[in-house]
Amino acid sequence: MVRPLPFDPIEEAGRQWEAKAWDQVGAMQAATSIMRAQQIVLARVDEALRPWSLTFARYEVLVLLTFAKEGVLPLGKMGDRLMLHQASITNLVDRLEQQGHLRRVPHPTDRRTTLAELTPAGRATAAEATEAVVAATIGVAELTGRDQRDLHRILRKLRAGAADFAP
Amino acid sequence: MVRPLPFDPIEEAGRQWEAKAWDQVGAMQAATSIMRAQQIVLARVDEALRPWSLTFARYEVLVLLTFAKEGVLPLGKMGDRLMLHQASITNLVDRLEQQGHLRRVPHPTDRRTTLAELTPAGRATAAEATEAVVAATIGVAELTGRDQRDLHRILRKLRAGAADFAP
DNA sequence: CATATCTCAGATATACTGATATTT
DNA sequence: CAAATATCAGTATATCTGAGATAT
Repeated sequence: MVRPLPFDPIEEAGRQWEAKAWDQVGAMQAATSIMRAQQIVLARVDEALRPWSLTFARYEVLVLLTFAKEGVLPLGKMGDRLMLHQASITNLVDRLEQQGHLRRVPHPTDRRTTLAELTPAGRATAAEATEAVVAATIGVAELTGRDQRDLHRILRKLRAGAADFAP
Repeated sequence: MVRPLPFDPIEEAGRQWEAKAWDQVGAMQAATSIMRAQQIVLARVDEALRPWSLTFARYEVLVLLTFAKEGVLPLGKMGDRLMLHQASITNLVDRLEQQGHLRRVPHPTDRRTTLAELTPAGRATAAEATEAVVAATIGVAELTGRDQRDLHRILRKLRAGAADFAP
């Protein structure tokens, strides 16, 4: 974000798409807004996570474990939840294990399954990092509570349309 | 998106963050909604672009050129516009040049600058690909015109807060 | 035997840092 | 000489495909 643009690139794109029907322009502007907002939020969050040598992808895995009973989850479940391929989860868990944030433990009954278990260090890191992420997130999004709720509601609709979760 | 989750992961996260103040929860939910929506939209768009061996990143460069007078832009301007590092633009332009969608031409007066110029093939590809992207985008976002406008408006506020463009 | 789970090797893509060459 | 521009080498990361090992 070295140099802010002298114009809003999404308004500009809307003008360029003038030839198209309105619902097409609206959908493209909505999609582009999401992509660009994500780029901004991701950059800020990754920066906020740097003191812990975490990326957003790894932070998500960590947070997921803090949500779980006993801080334990099967790798496959985490993949489903984060919409990631098995191999991607293996990779992320490898790195978090190297960093000491979790360890792999065998599933007690299903020996195909590997569990990731949060370590005390991992739990502490997740808590600290979350404070930093919250601060970064609030800083970026100068949105009213109303805006946040509307955003959440609209994107929830979008996610529901894409079968992100059961209705 | 092999298996839809049996619950909304963002509502779930909101419950887990219960201990936090409301504005913190709202900001985190808003940010997480953006990240997850982007993941969904990106997957659909990348799939829609596969017939042309394009990724979203390269498609964006191409579209930017179609917006430009004569289909010509300096590499640096494209980096600013897409919030990308110089080296990233060099890489993307390399690939698009290999694919025959654009060519590098020297700047007429400033010999430091390289211009990317859309080829006729590149312009045709951009037009075709855009139809596919529009279709994919409208399909994902089952949003009313009102929703699209609200989304755009709210994310515009977020981008403005992050100095995405001059006020 | 079919399915599920994870891992690994290999490939591709994105995007950065830091250094360099050229030009203004 | 300072600033701007693009490139290159090297690195980190993420992500997938496809093959496999093991277990249910």
